[in-house]
Amino acid sequence: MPGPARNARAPVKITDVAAAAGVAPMTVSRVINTPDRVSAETAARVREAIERLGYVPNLIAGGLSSRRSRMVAAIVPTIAHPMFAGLVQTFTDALRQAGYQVMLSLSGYEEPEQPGLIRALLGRRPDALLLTGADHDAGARQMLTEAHIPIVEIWDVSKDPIDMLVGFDHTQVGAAVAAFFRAKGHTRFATVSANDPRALERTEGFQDAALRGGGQIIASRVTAAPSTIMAGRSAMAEILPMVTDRTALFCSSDLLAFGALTEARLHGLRVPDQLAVCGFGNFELSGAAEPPFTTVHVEGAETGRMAANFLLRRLAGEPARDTDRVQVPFRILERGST
Amino acid sequence: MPGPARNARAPVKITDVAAAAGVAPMTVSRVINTPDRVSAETAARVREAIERLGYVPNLIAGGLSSRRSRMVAAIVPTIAHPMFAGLVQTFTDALRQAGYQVMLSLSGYEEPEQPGLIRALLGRRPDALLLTGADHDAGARQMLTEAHIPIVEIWDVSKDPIDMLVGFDHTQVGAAVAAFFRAKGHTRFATVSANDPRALERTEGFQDAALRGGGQIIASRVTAAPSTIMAGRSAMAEILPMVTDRTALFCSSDLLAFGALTEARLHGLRVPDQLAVCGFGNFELSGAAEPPFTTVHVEGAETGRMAANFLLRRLAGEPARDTDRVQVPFRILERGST
DNA sequence: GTGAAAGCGCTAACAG
DNA sequence: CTGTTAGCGCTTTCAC
Repeated sequence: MPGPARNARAPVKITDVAAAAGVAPMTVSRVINTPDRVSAETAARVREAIERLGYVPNLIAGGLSSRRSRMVAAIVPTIAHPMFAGLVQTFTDALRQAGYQVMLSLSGYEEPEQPGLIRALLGRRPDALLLTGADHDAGARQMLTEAHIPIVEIWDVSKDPIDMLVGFDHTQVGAAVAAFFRAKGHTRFATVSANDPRALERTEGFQDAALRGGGQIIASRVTAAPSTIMAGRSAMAEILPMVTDRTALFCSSDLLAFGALTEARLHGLRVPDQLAVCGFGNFELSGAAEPPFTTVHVEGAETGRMAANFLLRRLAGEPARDTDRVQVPFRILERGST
Repeated sequence: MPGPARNARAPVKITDVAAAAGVAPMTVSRVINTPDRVSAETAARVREAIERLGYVPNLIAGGLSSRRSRMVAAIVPTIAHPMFAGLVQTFTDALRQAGYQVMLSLSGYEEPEQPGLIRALLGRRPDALLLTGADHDAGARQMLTEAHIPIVEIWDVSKDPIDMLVGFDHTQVGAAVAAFFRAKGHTRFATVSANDPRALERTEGFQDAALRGGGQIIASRVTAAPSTIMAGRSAMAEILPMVTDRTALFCSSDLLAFGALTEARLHGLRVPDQLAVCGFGNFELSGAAEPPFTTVHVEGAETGRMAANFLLRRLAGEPARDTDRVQVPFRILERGST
């Protein structure tokens, strides 16, 4: 009994389902996309056919026709950084719940391969875009604006955002940490920073504020991005000879801070008497290590959620508004290291 | 001077470029995809027009027509885990270099929302797929095989892989750690494991081997996935009273191990004399903490690279072969905690 | 080396 | 509530 050619290599398409259910292709489309506009019986019959044939709608074709890809592209430097990992998680979750798929791209810290990357992403016609704070060159910026899609930039408060923004001022973070140290009577400061634009901004903000307050910078080290514990240890080892008196150290990441603390203790430095240390990021490590150390907390997860909501609001048709540019608050969590 | 309508909201398409360059659309397509088949002069003229108009080819349309999306979908449980973060990085890099974009999906550890997720991904017609070890139900498995695309499963050696495989046997890892401890004369064992399938497999492998070797399990704790340092500390705090004699602890992750060690030292336990600890993952923390602790190293980055190469080979037209299923080696890195 | 015709599989828009 | 028509923007295929 031959029966109908099962397992035909040709994938089943909407016309196959329509034929099987005895309806027009458009009706199948409606059952999938706007079930309310189809009678219950018809819908049931169509669904049965979809199930039986194992139909998986071709979203590529649908997207071309409807001019909506139901896809959002996101560019972040890395996901090795807990902050970005968390941010991407919440961003992705929020969008998936709304029926959007996220196309993630990792740009790295090194070469700003933005132009090619942005081009490749835009070619897939995402309905919206998330960018991690970066100074886009003129060409990239033009492509971005001509795409006519909602764009949210995160992580940094750009002077001149393309569209929406969820970030904070890294210089201010550094300044706040300097003020925190000064309030504790510190006058000798040191920094260890990863060599990435935002980390350097925080470090400069710290140094400027420290100097303006009459303090002195006794040492500063810049390590390769992304940050590692080992880099923190090495930097601390180099700085050690300069720590001849009570010193306050700001690290651009909790990983560096943990490394610095580890190395400092190994050499018998008393924390926080001789060396006070503040990190950045509030990674789990900063609170779970023994003893816990002081750090700057920034709402990474919340940033992802807000960015997603901004995009979704626009995708739902709402117009741009003033409140589309927000500062994410940060705060210093004081723990045993200061 | 009005000039041609600049900034027209309609995005520029291939016909616009063709008209501007005085050629047929097909020629523009060739300049982009198969430049060798176009004369140098024509190509130059077309490229100038592309540049001037800011043309970004619509890959959705191209994909529909060519039936190749130049996109690879990947499903991993999380990227908060350094192993997966690294794996995703190398996988993504390798594919991007070959001109493929990776569409990443995070499935989480909790509810296996596989069916819906797989359906959504397959709807975008990826050219290939990466799956993180999971037992797919019959429906998912059918969709997967009927997609007729290369699939690589990672992280776990499935009994019955769908197609290609790059993983290792988690039970064997646990057994190897037990053997390692036994060789050091241990007879009392304990475990702390995250509640995820693979972690539990490693833990069971450890316990079985330990018992078979005549040892005894004095305590075992299961914590929520994903692992955290704090969970390791809490679990250790619970286990402490049972550590009345020389004990060997296996943690399903370095995060748990670090937490356990931190807590144990805080309570004055001597490591490794009273308590020996082995983690899993070789996160930077295990080697950079002071003192460093013993762990199991698995080549995460290499797994991502191999998975990518497997897929690329198939995408290049090569047939399936025996060597498409490989075991990733693992090894125990002995450090101060054992 | 270049062009013309014919779709890819779906949905918007309009009828009925 | 359901169907018909006409594309979406590209590439395949076949001519020239």
